[in-house]
Amino acid sequence: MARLISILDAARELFMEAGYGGLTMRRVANRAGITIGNLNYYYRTKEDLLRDLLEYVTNDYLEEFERRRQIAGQSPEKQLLAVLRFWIDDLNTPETTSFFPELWALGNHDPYVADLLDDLYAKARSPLNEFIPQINPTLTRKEAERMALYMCAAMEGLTVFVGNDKAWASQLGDIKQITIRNFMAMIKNTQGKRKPVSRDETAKRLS
Amino acid sequence: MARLISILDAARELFMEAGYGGLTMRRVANRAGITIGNLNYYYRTKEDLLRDLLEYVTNDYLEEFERRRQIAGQSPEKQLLAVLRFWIDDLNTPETTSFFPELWALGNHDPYVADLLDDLYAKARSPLNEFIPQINPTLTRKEAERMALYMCAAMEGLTVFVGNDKAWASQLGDIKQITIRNFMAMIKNTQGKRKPVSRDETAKRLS
DNA sequence: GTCTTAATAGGTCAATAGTCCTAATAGAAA
DNA sequence: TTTCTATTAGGACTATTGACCTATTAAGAC
Repeated sequence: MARLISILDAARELFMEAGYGGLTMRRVANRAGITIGNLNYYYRTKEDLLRDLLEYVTNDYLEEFERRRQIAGQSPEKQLLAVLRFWIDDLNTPETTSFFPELWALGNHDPYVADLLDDLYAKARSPLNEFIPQINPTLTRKEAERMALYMCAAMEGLTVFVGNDKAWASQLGDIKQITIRNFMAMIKNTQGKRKPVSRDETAKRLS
Repeated sequence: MARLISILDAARELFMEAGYGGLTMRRVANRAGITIGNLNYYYRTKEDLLRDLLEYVTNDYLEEFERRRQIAGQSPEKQLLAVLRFWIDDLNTPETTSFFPELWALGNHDPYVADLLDDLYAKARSPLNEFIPQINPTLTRKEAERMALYMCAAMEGLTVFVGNDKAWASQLGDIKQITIRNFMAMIKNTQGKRKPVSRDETAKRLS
């Protein structure tokens, strides 16, 4: 088990540093301090290794997102703000900056990676789907989901410009501010199409 | 010359289909209908080919952007809307969807590609930098540039979600609508810090 | 008509890749 | 102790890659 972790850590580092093209079995083995033969014992093919690696890394993200979400007790707006701030701050980490573009590229040619990404983002978006309609109850479920999708995409797009060591990284703070301000204005100022639920209908549903 | 084009077209196709990892000299030669030896005559190294390929493709984009920008005579707002609509619609083309994520990934490990991207985006953003302050004159140059950067990043981020054949591609229309609506609201509703230029100062500057 | 040069084919080379195989070791189980 | 299984090393094999090299052709210049 400890060996598996050391292999996956080595693979993660290499993947971040040099991308999928730079990830070779030999280099992974070398960095993990084992021989190719031994690495082959744990992962018979490179694909096996890659899949384990991706789950390993994405699980880290999901756990962190889950942890952040649990900061409960506050208003939906404050909770949403906390999630957004964490999300955007995270764009500036070296891991996120180098890992995700690589995943997007892989996902274009590997359906397995594409599915993995869909899954990851669906889970990451779920707090948004939850809080947005609470903040603006006139929004239908669909409208809120569309907003969440837009917000998610917009934030991810920032990676390419204000991610770690990127050309505009120094402006991350300002960009973060206008992004969040913009999101909140959109949520609050959009007149949704949800019909207010009358007392009668509520009674019917409960019966 | 015609040969060069056929080589670059073959390379472009391969790069789109299989990414940088799938781009080999042999496959390019094969698809272009020539031998490796001959390809080697035109491009001594793979790197030479890649750089020419990237310029070839990005030039296409810039030319199209330039063409769109020239649709003048209208109000700044209408011109901006035209640019944004074109930009977002373009996200749905197979070329853009598969090409750009690959470039972002490459840019993380290759400074040449990183610079190329910075350049490309700077030029693509320039219409935004121009029109935004015209629509809202209270914005300083810096404020407008930040907005433009945010808008550019947000739109590019959409690629991963509503790009061609992506999971949410069917929602591109709706997402486009809320994106543009959101951008325009942000531009108009933001109170900038630019000091209004008095008539005296205007006179001074003109002298 | 000869010369020069661009274009093309075809083959070779060393390096590197992923995968596979076998033998040695170690430690737990019987 | 013996046996069995998990682990590790060390290599071997084959395919592919980028790169180089040489010979041949074709077309235009002089």
